[in-house]
Amino acid sequence: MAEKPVAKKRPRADAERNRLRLLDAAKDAFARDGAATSLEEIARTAGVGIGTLYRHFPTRDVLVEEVYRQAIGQLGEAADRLIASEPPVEALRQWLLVCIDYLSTKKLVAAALGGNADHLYANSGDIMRNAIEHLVRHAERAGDIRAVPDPFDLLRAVAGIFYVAPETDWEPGARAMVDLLIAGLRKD
Amino acid sequence: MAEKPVAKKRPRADAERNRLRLLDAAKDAFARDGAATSLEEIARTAGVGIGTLYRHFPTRDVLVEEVYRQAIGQLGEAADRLIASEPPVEALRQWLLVCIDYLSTKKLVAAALGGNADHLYANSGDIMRNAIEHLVRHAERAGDIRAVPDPFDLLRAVAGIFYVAPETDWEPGARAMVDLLIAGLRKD
DNA sequence: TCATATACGGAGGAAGCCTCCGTTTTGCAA
DNA sequence: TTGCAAAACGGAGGCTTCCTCCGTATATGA
Repeated sequence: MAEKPVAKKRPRADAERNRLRLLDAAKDAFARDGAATSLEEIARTAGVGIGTLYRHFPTRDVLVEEVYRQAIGQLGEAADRLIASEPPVEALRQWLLVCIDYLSTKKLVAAALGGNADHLYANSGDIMRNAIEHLVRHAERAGDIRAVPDPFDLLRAVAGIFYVAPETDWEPGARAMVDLLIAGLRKD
Repeated sequence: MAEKPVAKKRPRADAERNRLRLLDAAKDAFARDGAATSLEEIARTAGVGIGTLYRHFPTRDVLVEEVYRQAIGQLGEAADRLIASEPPVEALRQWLLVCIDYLSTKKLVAAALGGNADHLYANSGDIMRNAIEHLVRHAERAGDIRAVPDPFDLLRAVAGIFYVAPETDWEPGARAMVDLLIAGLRKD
């Protein structure tokens, strides 16, 4: 009980194969249509039955989460890199811009921001939350910006510009918003 | 041709009655569940057939638009009132806070912000757009804030905080965001 | 090789969307 | 008042998606 039998069992080869196929198909579909794509369509594209999809990913959210874990991970790494290489406020600014890029190419980092995450997104959401938290606290400690009650809201505001109207040409507005937020954060 | 025959025709009594019933049911449903409620449910609540609903409101968007026209109108009036009674920047700040109240009670001013408005939301969207445009330009003219490329984005950011995660306790964050934005806008 | 735990996959019920069209109602005109 | 056409009603039905359940197929290790 102290040590669970790690790697309890290798999954069957077909299971692993189908899992990867599904993730692959899902990645494309989400990037194309956002998180609302038809799951049956994804299963069809992957060449497996809908039942198989649901066994591997019991809910839409689980699938989304899985697909974006990687991208979200990259965002987390970007935060570390920027903190190491840039002045604190600049690091924060650039990181938000990177997030905008991810939003536009992957469509749905936003999903990881959803707070209905009773249980899901625990992972991705935490990564994002930690990243922005780090960046903001770092800049606070440097004395460059005023205190921010909940740094996560910065992200929500930027993502929100996309989220409210994804069809429009939202990116310029989002970038302008980053500058505006940074301006508001700087100590006078 | 100069003057169209105004009030071309009084609608039939039953048509008018059902229309009102539908709007009433829709208002409740939207406030409860946001804009994604089932239209069949609304028709059922209103005690009319689904066909009747669709005749009166050919698309979901038309129905949403109609339901929120009144609320949006009030937001427009609030803008005028605040411009008249408050210093420019304060008017802007307070108006954004009023929008937050509306978001929380009516759920979906956000729908009026959607830019996919190829044709719809023309009305409500314009009202919101005009209101924030006025408020911002007014403050700009007074020399209190820096130039804002697209004032509408302010609204999108605030609404976005709600929109990204409506289930959470988003209001404090949204209010904080308003202050942050105002701080960013003020001239140093 | 063979037994069985594991995985597959699709049929099917529930729900929603929207259209179409036969039936009913209304209100104007005679 | 009565008749009747225009207007409105409303739900069946075709389509899509969601998700579950369970009979069938197969990988794996003894």
